[in-house]
Amino acid sequence: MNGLGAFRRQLSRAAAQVGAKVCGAKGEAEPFAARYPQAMIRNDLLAAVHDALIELGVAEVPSGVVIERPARPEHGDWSTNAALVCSKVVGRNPREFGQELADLLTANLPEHVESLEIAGPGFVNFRLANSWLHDVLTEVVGQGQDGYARSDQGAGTTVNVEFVSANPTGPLHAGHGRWAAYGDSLCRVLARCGYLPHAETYVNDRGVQIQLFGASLAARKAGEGVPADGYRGQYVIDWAAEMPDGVDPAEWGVQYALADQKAALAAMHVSFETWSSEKEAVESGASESALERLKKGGHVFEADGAVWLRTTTFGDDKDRVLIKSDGEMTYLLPDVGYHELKYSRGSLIIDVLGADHHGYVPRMKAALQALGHAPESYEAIVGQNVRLLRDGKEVKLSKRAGDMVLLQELVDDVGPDVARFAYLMQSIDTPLTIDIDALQMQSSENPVFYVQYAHARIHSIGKQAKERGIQRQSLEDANLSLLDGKRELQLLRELFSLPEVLEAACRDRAPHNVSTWVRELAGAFHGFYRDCPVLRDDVAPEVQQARLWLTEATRIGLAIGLDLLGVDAPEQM
RNA sequence: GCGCUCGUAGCUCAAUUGGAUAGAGCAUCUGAUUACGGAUCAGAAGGUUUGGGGUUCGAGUCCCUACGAGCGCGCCA
Repeated sequence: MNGLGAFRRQLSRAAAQVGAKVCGAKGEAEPFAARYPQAMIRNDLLAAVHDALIELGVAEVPSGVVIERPARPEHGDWSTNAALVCSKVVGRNPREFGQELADLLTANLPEHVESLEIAGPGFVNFRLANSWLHDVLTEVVGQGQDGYARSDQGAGTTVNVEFVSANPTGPLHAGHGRWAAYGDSLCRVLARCGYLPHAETYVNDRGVQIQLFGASLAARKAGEGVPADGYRGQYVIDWAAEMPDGVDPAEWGVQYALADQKAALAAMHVSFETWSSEKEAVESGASESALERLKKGGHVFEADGAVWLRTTTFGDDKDRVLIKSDGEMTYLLPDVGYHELKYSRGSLIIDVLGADHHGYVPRMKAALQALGHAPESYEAIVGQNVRLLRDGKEVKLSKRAGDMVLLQELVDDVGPDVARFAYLMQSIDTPLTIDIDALQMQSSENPVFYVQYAHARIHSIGKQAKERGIQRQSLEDANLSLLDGKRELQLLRELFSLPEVLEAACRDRAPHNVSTWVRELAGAFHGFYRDCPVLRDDVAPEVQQARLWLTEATRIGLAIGLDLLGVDAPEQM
């Protein structure tokens, strides 16, 4: 299915190029064809391969035929698996068939292609003239930091992204930082891809836990032990000492906790457009109206003195209680009402949750479907939890444990950039281990500095150039064909791939792709910097100009990547 | 017991969603600077992708199975 989609996309790009109307690809956004002329290379190649296959007797080209960038440079700039995919259809040995395909294509080389060959099990590899990469530079500089690698994939879809949503019964710990960094970066990625994200966090400021928290504060203020199942953390004692007389401990405590959480998030450079109060949502009647609609839909029943939602209709493994036999609502009902409210702030609802909440997803999904929402309008992203190491041993992240590590503490120690990069470096699907000592002690070799250093170096070149009276002349006058060194071309390849990386990061909700990319770009730049002097006296002025432009393009790429991660792009370290 | 998510170099993780010889960083070892910032670069070493089956031109990726890990399984939130 993916293969078919990809094929259609590629086809429609090819078709768009020759001005043809694409049928059967309804609703598929085509950002690259419109915005990234250099992506046309792929369209040309695909169209050429397609034609050649038909000429070779392939009646219907299978959907799996793609043009892709080989992992290894020796395999050329682009390659196609056409012979492998088609060999069965035509009943031929892939290698033989591939040879015919290669011969046919060689007889009529597509534009920009210098040579092509068959390799491995039957891949056809294309080698292109460097000029296609020089076009990338023009593209990056022309579109600029604002325009390059920006797509309209989201087509203005409003999307509500809820993340962090920690109970206001204590400070945020280092585990919450993962969701803060992830959610914030995801919003940036979505925004760059044409979505209109709305960052939101939910405050569970009512219910049993809040009462317990208030009781714990009151007890500590009175110098007593906390009630059974109360909050035992040291912070409760500290906070209680600041609590004035005559206030409602629960209310005061919630406000205190919220202020504390906001401060920690601000230190991480994370902010929300909406802090949504459960209490206010309930008072607004959202829960009742949701319940009414569920009843009307025939999804509600009573049993054992409680009110139930028949979530099993929509695939949950058991039905769920909405109102307990004591008349109190469970957590679910207000949350359903709250999600209903969120649809006014986004047509797509994304919840970023920790692994400990994954069991909750089917019932929410079911409830929203029962309310008539399309299943695909709700998306739960379940991330793996964070493991924290300090002094080589694991620190448990529990409000009750005394050795908890606060998010604020972590950010104070290593700064927001190091923290964010550490959180964003790996897939949300894998458990994240954060070694606090390593973050601090290796700070000079931390990957985030590696990337930031590249950006600072570029700025330094600019400063040097100014001091020496060297100015960048217009791009049209630059002879970019002089950029033909291994380092220079590698840098351009990296820049070329950003739109694809971004598209993948958006589609897969995986900002860590950007982290990986930005490190690669920085690596390519450091190599270039080492081997390709820009301002040195023995560099010919023409080369100097071309390299200055390459440097500028790299700066743009780094700035875009770091911005997507919410990490600062410093001019000096 | 059932369910979900996973298992990749000594460690932390990637892998263009099924592609070619599985790549980076850290740690280890060896080199590079009268140079635009050495917070850098080049090289070496490190692997039966947890084990076993299957699907096909082709599997780290998909299916089955065993083992191992984390997390869920409430009229808690």
